[in-house]
Amino acid sequence: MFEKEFDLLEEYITTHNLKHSSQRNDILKNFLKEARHLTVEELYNILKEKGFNIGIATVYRTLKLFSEIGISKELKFEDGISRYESNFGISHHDHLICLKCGKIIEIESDEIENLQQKISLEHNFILKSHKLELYGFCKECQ
Amino acid sequence: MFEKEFDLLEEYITTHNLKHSSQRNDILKNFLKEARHLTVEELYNILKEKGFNIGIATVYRTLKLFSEIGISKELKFEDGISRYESNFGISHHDHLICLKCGKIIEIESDEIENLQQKISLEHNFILKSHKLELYGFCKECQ
DNA sequence: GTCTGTGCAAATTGTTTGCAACTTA
DNA sequence: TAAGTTGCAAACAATTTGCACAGAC
Repeated sequence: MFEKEFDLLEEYITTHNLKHSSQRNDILKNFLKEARHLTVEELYNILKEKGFNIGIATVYRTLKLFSEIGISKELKFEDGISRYESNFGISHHDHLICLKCGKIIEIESDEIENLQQKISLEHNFILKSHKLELYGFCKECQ
Repeated sequence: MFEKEFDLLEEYITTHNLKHSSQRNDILKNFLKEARHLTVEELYNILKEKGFNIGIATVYRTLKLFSEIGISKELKFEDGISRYESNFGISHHDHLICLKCGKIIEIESDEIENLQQKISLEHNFILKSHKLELYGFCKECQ
């Protein structure tokens, strides 16, 4: 399970002359197993509950590393807190965010992607990435 | 100049039993005069340079107040720092953000607005607000 | 043995808050 | 004079960093 992600980590460690550590493995495994869009603190607490003795600074450093590798992706919504979602092998998508229960729904839309390209072109802008967030109330919270 | 905004402030002060203050007037005047998308610190420094002795806490409180009134609007891009743009009488728009020079270009697109509505509907989601940011390189920075 | 990784606590950054002094109505 | 407003410094919260020690190679 999650071989691809562990392979990516392995490769990055090798090519960058880093060293292995049990903490990075434990964080990776649990990060992938748990819900998407976790904050550092949430992941840190999950690890603590499971009996891992990993400092929160390590979780910060490690999620940043994973994002550099491409295993995870950092998201920042309106509250300004960093969330991480697993990223490898997952195509680009945007987010609907419920203002009441905080639920996050992932959406994909080629139409929107195309429109964004079109708008960028119109402004002589070379588009590198984008962020679309829709805030409102989900089915359950209306 | 900026009568509408001062009227709005006036009205809000009256209807909410607040009091006038020279600081709020000075902040409002300079906020409207200066470039869009200012951070609190930028506005604070502008005021200081001009000889106003206004604490940064007051600038924070005042821009928050202006946003409540609808005079300004708070924006948060990837860096997590709050920026404010003048909002009154200005229709909704999104932003292109240059990754090199930091320039911010405002865009408006009915097509995108419509698509967002459509997507929200498809997910039984009641859309309240949204945020679209395109990151890339502007004409000058390519 | 050398160099990287970790945990802890301290530092940092943007922002908010408590409070005494001040201003407005 | 009774309220809201301000400036300052302290408090906060999320995140980063310095450092001594532990662990990998």
